[in-house]
Amino acid sequence: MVKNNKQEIIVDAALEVFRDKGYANTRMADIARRAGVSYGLVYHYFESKEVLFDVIVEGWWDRLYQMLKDERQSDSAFQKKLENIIKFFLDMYAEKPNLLSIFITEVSRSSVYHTARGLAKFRTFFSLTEDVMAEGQKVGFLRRDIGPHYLTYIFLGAIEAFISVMVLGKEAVNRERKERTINGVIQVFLCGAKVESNPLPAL
Amino acid sequence: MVKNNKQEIIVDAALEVFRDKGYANTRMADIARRAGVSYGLVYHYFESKEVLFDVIVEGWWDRLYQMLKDERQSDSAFQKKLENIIKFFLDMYAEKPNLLSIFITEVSRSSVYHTARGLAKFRTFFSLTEDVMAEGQKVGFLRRDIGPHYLTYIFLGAIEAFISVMVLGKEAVNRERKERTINGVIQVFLCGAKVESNPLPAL
DNA sequence: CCAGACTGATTGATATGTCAATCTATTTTT
DNA sequence: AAAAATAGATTGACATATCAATCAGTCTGG
Repeated sequence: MVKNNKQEIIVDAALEVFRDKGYANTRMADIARRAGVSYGLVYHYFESKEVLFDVIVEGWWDRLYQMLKDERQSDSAFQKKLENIIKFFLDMYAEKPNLLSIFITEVSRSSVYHTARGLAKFRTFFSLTEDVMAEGQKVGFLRRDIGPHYLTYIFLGAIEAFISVMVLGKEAVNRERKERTINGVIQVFLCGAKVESNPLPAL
Repeated sequence: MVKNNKQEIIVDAALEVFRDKGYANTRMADIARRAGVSYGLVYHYFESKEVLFDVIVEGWWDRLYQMLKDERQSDSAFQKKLENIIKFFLDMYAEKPNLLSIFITEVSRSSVYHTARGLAKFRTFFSLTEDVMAEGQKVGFLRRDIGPHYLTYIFLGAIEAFISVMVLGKEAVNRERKERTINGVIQVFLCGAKVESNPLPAL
């Protein structure tokens, strides 16, 4: 199956340009030029700039949801699930850096994406993660004195911070860095950052 | 003597419009209308839309840096410093929700802000926080087997996640929620999310 | 021969930044 | 104290540029 399908070429070009210049500063002419096709052909396949962008983002959400659903119903050890979630982001960044970059810079918190539909996507994302956290509490692995959505925020926030640093610095992930990142997030999220002997006074 | 000059009125109006519509979708005409001044007056005080935006963002960075420098040199207990950093974000959100919203949606990760100068601002932000973390390790409060910038990412990532949820949901912070959020972040960041009896197998 | 792939010039809407003119307040001159 | 001069605030129409989207037409494989 040869991949000289112009439609795919246009999507790939759009991924690059959207990452380089951001949605607002991307010209349809830029995408056509980078794809090596005429201006009009982009509109032949995608009715508007917004639709083209949505096609890309929708693909991201699909993968993310699928991964979270898989982890939710899998019967791996709980800690393994958390590791897999982190791994997903790091692997995806290695494999499709443009896609992750767009998610971080144009979707994750950008006002551009704050429609009702955009918000719903986020709620699903958080809700699926919260299911996993709630399960961790249920099986007695995670502490119950902190609400599952709090755990979700902290866990996802930490992951996003790492990915953001990579995206903004256009850094690469090798095997060793991936291990160290997963280990760091897991260690701190599960065991905490303070030395164990150190007691925590009440707030 | 009420300080009611038009310049401030324009900045306040810009804060509102930038938050509501995002930088890209904000028209200078919108700002003028919301401020109740003529279109031209905005340009009388601010030479361009970008300059107006920068004035706002610069003010944010100034406050943030000041707070971090204060905490770095203060001699409070280490945990208190972390609490104060979280508190800063929550108080600022309560006091200037528009400013925090713009930071999250238009600055924090938005490609709009990814100039060399923008990146430098972030490096300073992270670096100041890292100083605090390194001190926590030095005084023996934080574990040393995880690099200080890792601790920084996780800590700031968690805070940003909480603020983002408030911003996107336009939620309010009352005293009780503030306490609970600080407690949640501190508890998990310092002591971890797993139940204490649960041993952590090696990765 | 025709359906769908493909082209790129053209259009039309939109928004930035300019500018000449007017108004208002303060200071200077007579 | 009135008049004149000056500086700065304020106005909104407009010139200009920028793009998204359209469209009339050409090419090509089956």
